[in-house]
Amino acid sequence: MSINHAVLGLLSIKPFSGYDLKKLIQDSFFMPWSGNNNQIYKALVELHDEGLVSKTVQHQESSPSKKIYAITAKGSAELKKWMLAVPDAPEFKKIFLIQLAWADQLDQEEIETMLSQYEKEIKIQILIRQEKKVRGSFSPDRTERETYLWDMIHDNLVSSLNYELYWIKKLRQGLRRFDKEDNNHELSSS
Amino acid sequence: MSINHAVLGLLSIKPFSGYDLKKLIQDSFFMPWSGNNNQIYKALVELHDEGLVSKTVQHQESSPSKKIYAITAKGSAELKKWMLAVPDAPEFKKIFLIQLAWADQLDQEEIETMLSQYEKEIKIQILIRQEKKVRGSFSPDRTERETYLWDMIHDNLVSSLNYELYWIKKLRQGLRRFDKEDNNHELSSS
DNA sequence: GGTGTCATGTAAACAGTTACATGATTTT
DNA sequence: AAAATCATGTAACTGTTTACATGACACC
Repeated sequence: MSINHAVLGLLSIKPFSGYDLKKLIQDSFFMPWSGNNNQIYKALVELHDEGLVSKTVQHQESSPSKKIYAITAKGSAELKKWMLAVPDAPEFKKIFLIQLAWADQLDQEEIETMLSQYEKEIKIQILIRQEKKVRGSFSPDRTERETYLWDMIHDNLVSSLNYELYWIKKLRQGLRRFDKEDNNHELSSS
Repeated sequence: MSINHAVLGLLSIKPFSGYDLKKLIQDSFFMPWSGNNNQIYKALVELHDEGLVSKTVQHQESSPSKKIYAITAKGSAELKKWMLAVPDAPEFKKIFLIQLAWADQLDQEEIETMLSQYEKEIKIQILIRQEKKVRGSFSPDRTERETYLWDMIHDNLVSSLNYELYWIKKLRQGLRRFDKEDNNHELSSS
């Protein structure tokens, strides 16, 4: 249930409403959730029940009333405990690799089509991350170290995608030797 | 619902029972599912309903009867169609990055502890992949190209993990400049 | 007058995991 | 005698997404 901890982490910066958190998660470049209502409001109820956050209702005329959540001392302790706990290994869900696993049933041009499409998809993802990095800078007064950590988090995700592009290139090159037209001459002469 | 297509892909090699498929998916180094009963048996029912696989019941004395599934012509066509469809972008779920995002609240030694634990976790994952690559070679008569593709799939996943190790090293190095003991002298003299 | 933002919440569906259940045979 | 393997299947739960629902205000 790491989304609860992610919400707790956001609230450790400053108090937010559910609606704020929803947008923060949607615009975040490193949180893997869509940030839909169901998750956020449920997480807040749970965190409140556990006493990890406090709730203040802000009535406003000509607008629905806001519920502002703030982290409690107990919440801060829980967040720290979670950070120091044994981390999960990263999870890669690369459905493309499964498509590729049976691709020997295809001819060279068809595989090339697959690779091109995958490449295009990756490039879109890189642009999205980069765009989100600009928009999703919600922590204003940062220490130098915090800025460095966030830059490295961004670097991690973009580099992972860039590695994917490099890997496609390598795969393309390696596949050339299976072309019907014998390209070995070309390869050895270059 | 890509697990259905993954099952279809496995059946494109040769016919299997549900139990066989379950173990193949569990031992696979590139399929991201646990391969539990619920998923496999449900997938097979669905594939059968759609006419993508055929079912043959094999009665055996002194053992429960087996249901052997084989891919149909319709199934082969569907598999090919799926392979040529627009691929999904890879999904990275790196909860560690979220833990790290709030780590400015910790001191240097505590962050170092986090990194060490993450490093350890990654190394375990690499060993698991490597181990699974040896066990999970279920396709016996391979073409040269298929062998190459599978090697590259394995390379992709292991390299992704190795990149994570490299990134940790880079992060550690970059964090040194925030140590209280001024290590800059050391850095500039080396 | 339609679309977008603010602000909350619920319902239904899909995806995925763990655990339960049975029963025979084989291995330790 | 206990544990693992073969072989099927179901139940309960967690996690996640999409869509529905309301209502006021602002912008084009």
